[in-house]
Amino acid sequence: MTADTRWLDNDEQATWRAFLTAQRLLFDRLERQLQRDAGLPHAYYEILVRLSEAPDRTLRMSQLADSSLSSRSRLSHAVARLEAAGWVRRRACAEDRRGAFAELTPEGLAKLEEAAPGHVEAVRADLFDALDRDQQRVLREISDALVAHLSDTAVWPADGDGPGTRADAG
Amino acid sequence: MTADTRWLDNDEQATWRAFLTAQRLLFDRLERQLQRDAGLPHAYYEILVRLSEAPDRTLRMSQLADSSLSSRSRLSHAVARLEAAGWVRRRACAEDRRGAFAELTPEGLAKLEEAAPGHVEAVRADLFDALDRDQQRVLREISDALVAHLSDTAVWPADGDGPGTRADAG
DNA sequence: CCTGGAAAGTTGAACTCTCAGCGATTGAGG
DNA sequence: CCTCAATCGCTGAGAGTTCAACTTTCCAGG
Repeated sequence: MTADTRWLDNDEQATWRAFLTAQRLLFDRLERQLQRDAGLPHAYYEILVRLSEAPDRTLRMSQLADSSLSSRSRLSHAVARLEAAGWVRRRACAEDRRGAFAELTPEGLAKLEEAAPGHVEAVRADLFDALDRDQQRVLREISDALVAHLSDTAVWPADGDGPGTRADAG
Repeated sequence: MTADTRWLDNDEQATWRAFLTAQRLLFDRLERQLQRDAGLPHAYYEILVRLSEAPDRTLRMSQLADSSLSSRSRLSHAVARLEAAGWVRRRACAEDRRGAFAELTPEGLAKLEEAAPGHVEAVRADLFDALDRDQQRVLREISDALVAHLSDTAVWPADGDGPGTRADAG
């Protein structure tokens, strides 16, 4: 990187540590809630969500990896699990025979609809209930700025199995 | 939980997804940078930091677990690794013979000083460079509010091996 | 047509984390 | 002094992620 480190001043350090702590407390809780009440890691929950929102509840593995901010490898393992559980099914891809589709099964949709209320309630209770309207607005601005910034400055270490660069926030 | 789910409206959903995406892009990068350049997961890096800031570079395992927002179990495994690498040493505790101290070795301090510049540079480049002064200020306010909120509403699932409740942001 | 590089997806090993359970020690109450 | 619950820290098994390597397929260039 650079020769001289641009260290954090006291204010920045305090901000960074507060953010780090908040982020960890929040996501640890959400992860725990989902695991406890639905037996599902958040990453798997997100895969089900993305599939449920896709046309025909079907996506190419690559698109699914990109939209769920997951590496291809991670997704392969995850879909293997979800398929074993009967919540996702793999289908061959005719146009590109390297490819594969992942499709949400009815059982998968049911699982998602069972898990969603508890998760959403947790997000509201743990995040939104702590912030006023103004803070919520700025949180979104900050997040959008960060996503734009991090999508621009892409520096995946050389090779090609990192998370995709498509920053789908919709 | 409650009978009827308090679903997220469109604004809230957009905020939540933007935050989720930003958070993942950011921490994935930092994790990757640290792993690539120092061969260290961020959790381990944080353990070294906390120890380096403690009197005599020594902390009780419990305090170390609390201050690094780690479960006792996780910390045990982590310290075992760090000890094998020669960066941390365990010491017996005379006053409470159940207890144990973890002490940062000179090699551990050297490792930390070697890893710190790259990590700090990444935090600056990936986070602070994307935000103006106002956004940084509000990010801290939001984080403080969240930490306070999540420390109040403590709901660790029954038993006693969850992360500690001490929300050390200093 | 043939070749070589790129892309899609999978696999297995190594690693970290979680969870449940354990042994040892402490401290409060009888 | 004795009992018993709580605390401290550790351990092994199971699960998810990462990383590197691999196979198969596509496609651009000669």
